[in-house]
Amino acid sequence: MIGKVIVDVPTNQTDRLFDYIIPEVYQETVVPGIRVVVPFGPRKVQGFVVALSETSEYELHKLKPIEELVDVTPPLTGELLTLAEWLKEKSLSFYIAVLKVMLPAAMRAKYKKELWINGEEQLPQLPHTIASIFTDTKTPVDWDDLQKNGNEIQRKEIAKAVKEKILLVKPVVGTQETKKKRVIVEPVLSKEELEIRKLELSKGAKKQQELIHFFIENRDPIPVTEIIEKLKTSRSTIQTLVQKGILQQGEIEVRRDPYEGRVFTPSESLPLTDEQGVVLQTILKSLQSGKHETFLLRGVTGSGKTEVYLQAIEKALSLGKEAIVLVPEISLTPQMVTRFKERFGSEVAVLHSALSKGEKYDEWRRIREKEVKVAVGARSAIFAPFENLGMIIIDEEHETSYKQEESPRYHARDVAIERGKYYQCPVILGSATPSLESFARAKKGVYHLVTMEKRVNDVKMPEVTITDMREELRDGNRSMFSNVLLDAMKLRLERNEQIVLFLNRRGYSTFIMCRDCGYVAECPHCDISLTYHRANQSLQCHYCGHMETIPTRCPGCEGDSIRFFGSGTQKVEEELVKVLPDVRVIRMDVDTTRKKGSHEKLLDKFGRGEGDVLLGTQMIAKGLDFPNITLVGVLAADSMLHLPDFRSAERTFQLLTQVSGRAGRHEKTGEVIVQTYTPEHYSIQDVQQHDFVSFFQKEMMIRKQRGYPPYYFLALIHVSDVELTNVVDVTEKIAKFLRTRLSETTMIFGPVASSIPRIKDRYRYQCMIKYKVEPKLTETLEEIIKTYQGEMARSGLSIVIDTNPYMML
DNA sequence: AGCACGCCGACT
DNA sequence: GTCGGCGTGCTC
Repeated sequence: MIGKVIVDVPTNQTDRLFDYIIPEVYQETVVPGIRVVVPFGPRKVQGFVVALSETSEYELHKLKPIEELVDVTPPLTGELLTLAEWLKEKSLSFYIAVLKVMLPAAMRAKYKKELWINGEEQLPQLPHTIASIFTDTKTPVDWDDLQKNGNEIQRKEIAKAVKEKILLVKPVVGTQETKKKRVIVEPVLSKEELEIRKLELSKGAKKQQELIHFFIENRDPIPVTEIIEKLKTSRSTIQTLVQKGILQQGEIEVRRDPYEGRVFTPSESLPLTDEQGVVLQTILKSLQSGKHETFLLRGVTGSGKTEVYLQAIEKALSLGKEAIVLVPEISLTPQMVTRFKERFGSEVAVLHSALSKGEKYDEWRRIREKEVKVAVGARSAIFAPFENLGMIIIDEEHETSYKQEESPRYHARDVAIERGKYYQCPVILGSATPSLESFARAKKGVYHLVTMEKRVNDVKMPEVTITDMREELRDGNRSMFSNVLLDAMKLRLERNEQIVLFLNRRGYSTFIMCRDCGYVAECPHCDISLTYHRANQSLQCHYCGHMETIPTRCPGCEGDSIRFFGSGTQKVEEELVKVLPDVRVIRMDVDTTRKKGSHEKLLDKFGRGEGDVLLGTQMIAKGLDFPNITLVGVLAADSMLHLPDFRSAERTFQLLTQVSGRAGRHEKTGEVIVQTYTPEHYSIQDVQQHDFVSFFQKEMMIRKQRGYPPYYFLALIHVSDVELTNVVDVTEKIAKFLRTRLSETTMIFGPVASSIPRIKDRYRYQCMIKYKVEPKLTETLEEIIKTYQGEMARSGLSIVIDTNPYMML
C-alpha cells in the first residue's frame, strides 16, 4: 500500500502529496488523518497521511517507506481532511498549514538536533573545552541548548568535532505532547486473601489494617494522593504494603483539569420569554429537519441569547449529537464558562488561550475521544474534532477576532457554515450588532433572520446621552470628564451604585510631542509614533518593540516643552481620583490583567462591590453582567472613527452598543453617557436610539457608494521588503498583471503605500481588488505567488494575500 | 525549509 | 592548483 503524505515543509514547492510505502507492520494502523515521520531528502520530517492508494505515479523503486507512526488513532477525521482541502483552496495557504491549525499547539512537531559521540574510541579525541559536556556515548546533548548556553570557544570546537566526525549530529522529530501521569495503588490479591493478610498483621498496625480494609471494599485503582487524604494515612504505610506484595503501584494517565476543584451547581433551563421561545422553536424545527440552515439571531443586549443557545444545544444533545459554541476570546470569561459548565456539567470542553498547552491538549482529547459533547471556545475551537455535529453557534458573530490574521487566514464563520453543510445541521450566528455582511445576507434570504427586540424581564434599554466635548471645551472644561458625566458619577457614588468607564485605546495611544516645534517621537524602524509607557518610563514602538528613554529636551528644537498627549487608563485613573477623591477605582487593562487569573479576580472584586468604578479598555465591553451597574461612561467614542478602515463606523457602533449594554441589566435602570467630538455622526446617533436597522441602512448606502463589502468582495495583496524600490516595482507589476487578467467590472487599486508605510525597516505597499464576480481570482492570485516564490525564498521580499481582509493596515 | 550540487574568486 | 562563496533545484 501507498500512503499519500503532506509533509511538514511549508513551501510552495512541497505543497503537494508525496507517496510513501506503508511497511507491512503498519498496514493496519496507517489510515488517513494519522501523523507519521517520513524520510524527506536527507532528513526526516513529520507529515500527515491524507489518503491511501494501491498505486503510485512515482517511480516505484524510488519510493521510501514511512519511518514511524506518531499516532495510534488519527487526530484528524475524514471530515476534517475534506474541510482542509476546501480551506486550503479558499485561503490560498499551504495544505500543511491548514492541517496544523486544526490541531492543538501541543501536537505540533518539534524538530531538534542531538549531538552524540561517534563511538567509544572517539572519546579521547574530544578537546578539553567540551569534554565535560559529553559524559558517555549513550547520552545525547541537545544541540539548541548548546548553541544557547555554550560559549563561543565551545561552539567552535563542536563545529570542528562534527566535521572531524568525532561528534555526530542526529536530527530527531518529536512532539510536545505530554500526558499527565498519576501514581495509583491497587490490590494485588483477591478479596479473601486480603482478609487473611489483614488478620495476620500485628494489632498495632492500625493504619495498614485500615488500608487493606479499604481495598477489600474497593478494588479499583486509586491515586496515592487521594487515598492518603481519604484515610489520613501516609506514603510509608502504602509502601510497606507494596513491599509485602499486598498492593502494587502503577501509573495511570489523567486529564489535566483547568477547572479542578471548582464546583459547578447544575442549573435547569430558565423559562423563556415569548420572543426567545419563538426563536428557539424556529431553530429546533430546523435541527429536527436534518437540513443545514444558517440563522442570524439579532438580539439586543440583555435579550437572553445565551439561554436560547443553551436550550438549543440541549435539544441537539438529546438527539445524540454534539455542539460547538464559539465565543470571542475576550468574552470567554469565567462567567460564561460557568454558565455552560452548570448546564452541561462534564459534557463540556473549554478551549481558550488562558489554558496551558497541556490543558488545551487534554481538552481537545476529551472531544476527540468522545468524552464530551459540547466544545466552547475561541476561534480555533471551530475545528473541534466532533463526528456527529448537531449545532454550531457563533456568539458575537460580528467580532473581528474570528478572522485569523496569519496563515491560514480563515474566518471561523465560513468554516462553521462549511461544517454545517457537511453535517446538515443549523449554524447560529448571534449578535446584538451583526456584521453588515451577515445582516445583508440575512435580508437577502441567504441566512434565516430571527430577532429578539426585548430584554428579558422587560428591563428597559438604558438611556443614552451624548455629550459634545467641543462644547465642554468652549465652556472651559479641559478635563477628560464632561460635566454631565461628572454629575452622573457623583450621583451613583451617593446612591452606592456602580459605574463602568470605558476608554477605547485603539488609535488613541499616548505619544509625546514638543509644544514649541511640534516634534513627535517616532520609531526609527517604523513610520509610526512611539507610545509612552509609564511603567518603565520609556517610549515604545507597538509594531517592532523598539524602546528608548524619554528625552528631557526636545531633540528638534532643544526646548523643554515636551508634553504627553492622549490618555491611557492610568491617566484617567489619576484624573478621576483628582475630581472624586474618595472613589475606589478598579482598573482593567493589559497591565493589570497580565497575570493568569487576574482578570477574574478584578471582576470578582468589582462584583463584590469593592470598587465604585470599573475602568478599562475593550476587555470590559463584553459579557459583564452586574446588577449594580447603573452608569456607563464612554470617554472617547470617536477615537476609532477615524482609523483608515472602511469598517470604522461599524466598529464604533458595535462597540458603543456593547458597552451600553453593560448598564442596567436588572431592576435598576441604566444610563449611558457617551463623550464625543463628533456627536452628529450616525454611528453615534443610532447608538442613542438603539437603532441597529437605521445604522445598517445608512452604512449600507456608504458601502455602496464607496464600493466596499457587502456590495463588493475584497482581496488585498500586501508586498513588503527592505528595499523600497523593489516593493514599488513588484507591487506595480502585480497590479498590471491583475489588470490584464481580471474582468472589466473588477476594480484594482494600487499600488499604494500601506497606512503604516514602514514596519521593522520594511517598506509596505498594497494592492486592493474589489470585485463582484471573479471566477479567475484564485487562479490569478496563485499565479502571482508562483511567479514570486523564487524571489520570496531567496530575498526578503514578502507577498501576503488576504482574500477577506479585516485589517486594512 | 534544508541540503547538495555546481560554477567562479582569493588563498596555503 | 584548492577552499569556499551562494545561485539553483530537489525532496516520494
